[in-house]
Amino acid sequence: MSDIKVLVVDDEPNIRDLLSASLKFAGYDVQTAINGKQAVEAAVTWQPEIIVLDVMLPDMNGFSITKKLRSMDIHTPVLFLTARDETQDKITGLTVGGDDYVTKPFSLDEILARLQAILRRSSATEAQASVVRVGELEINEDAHEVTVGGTVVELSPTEYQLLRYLAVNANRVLTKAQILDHVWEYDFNGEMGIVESYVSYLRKKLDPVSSKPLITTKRGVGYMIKADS
Amino acid sequence: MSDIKVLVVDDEPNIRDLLSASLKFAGYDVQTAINGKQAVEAAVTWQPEIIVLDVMLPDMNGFSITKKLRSMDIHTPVLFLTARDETQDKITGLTVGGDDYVTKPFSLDEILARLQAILRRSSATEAQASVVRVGELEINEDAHEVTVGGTVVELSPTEYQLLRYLAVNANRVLTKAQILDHVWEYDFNGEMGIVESYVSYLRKKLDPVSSKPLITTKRGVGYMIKADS
DNA sequence: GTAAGCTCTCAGAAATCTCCCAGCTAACGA
DNA sequence: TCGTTAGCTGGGAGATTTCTGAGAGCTTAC
Repeated sequence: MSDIKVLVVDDEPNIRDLLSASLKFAGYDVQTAINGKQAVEAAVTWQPEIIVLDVMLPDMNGFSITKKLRSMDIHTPVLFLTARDETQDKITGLTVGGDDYVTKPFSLDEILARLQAILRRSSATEAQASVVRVGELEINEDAHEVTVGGTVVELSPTEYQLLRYLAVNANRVLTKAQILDHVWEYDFNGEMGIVESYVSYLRKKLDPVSSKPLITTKRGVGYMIKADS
Repeated sequence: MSDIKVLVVDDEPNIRDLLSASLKFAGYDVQTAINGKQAVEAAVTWQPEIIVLDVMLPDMNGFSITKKLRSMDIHTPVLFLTARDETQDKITGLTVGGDDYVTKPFSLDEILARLQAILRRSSATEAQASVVRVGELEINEDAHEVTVGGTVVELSPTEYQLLRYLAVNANRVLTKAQILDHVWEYDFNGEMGIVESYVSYLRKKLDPVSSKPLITTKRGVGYMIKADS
């Protein structure tokens, strides 16, 4: 798990560093490229398991790059990064095979989740649905569905992401700053109060169906989901 | 299932890569050829179970190729790719025996469905009718017929394809981009709003005969058909 | 040649979500 | 016990996403 090779391709240094740092922290082996030429080169020589690729690069667009790679018989799956207002035809045709895409600005948790989804699908082991389980709580990532003790709970996208982040890091206190960095888009510049709000929303939806409160507040530190003991 | 050999023959790199990538992802063992000479060679030496063959190639047309293969006593079934304006008798002349054809531009789901149909017919052993079942919904792929709780529902071609794609991937959220890439023709250049429209059409036809809504919207993510639980 | 059906676009309506604010409550330290 | 501070939550404005009806342009069927 700790030596999966990811190639990050983006011409914006900010994004590149952000992705590089957090993917490394998540345990991946990361290399970066700043344009299409470098990307193709690195894909050939370094042979990454997966490529995170900005669709708009100075020299080539993502489509040309994948085309080039495929024609060289390199079938590394690709996670595309696209601007939200990218014209449709630049996006269509991208999610063929195991590929996927996320729109900028993204949240780090989103990237990590998609990356894992692609890797899970492309690894030969026909794994069953990926489910995160903590006590009564169950998060089915394929169906994007959350159940508590068997009861389905409807969540908004942000609520889902927040719960997922807490559940994946069960038994570990997460500060509001960490939560903001992982769950919210990287260009979000609001206050941490929003985390409090969303924790409140989650509790209002989850606790009525749960036998005991799910999310614990660690005053002065942050929040945590405690696994059964 | 995972080692069925498919030979893809097309001179356009785009189409070749598109088919190669999605057939591989669907679990087939794929090799490609870019002209008639290569195709015949690969058919002889590699012995694929099925050939996806562009009718118009630089050196030979599909008719010559199949003729050549048959004369060498190679009876691999063929799925022809033809331009839409190909004369009809030219096409019908080709699709003798277990063969079939699709017109360019095609949708990926179409190709996969036809491929499976041919393979199902050619392997005498697996005589099971191909029926997709999800709860009350039943899609008979041979008859191209959809029933909900026993009641037949008439669908347009696009509606059928969309429903099929959703049903085959039951319990998994599909994004509008994925749906567009699989159900619509590869050169479709429109907006994702069309997916919303067709989901709306499907609901209008299906829900009146269904005991509960079939297609679930996952806001901010996509659509899903949920199997009974 | 006409009717019918299909695909696709568009735009307004409806539903839902995000985020902020402000007053309130609970926890902690002295 | 009281004051202070961190956290909780209802309310609501504005933005975003989704739904759906109407209609134009094509193709197919009769």
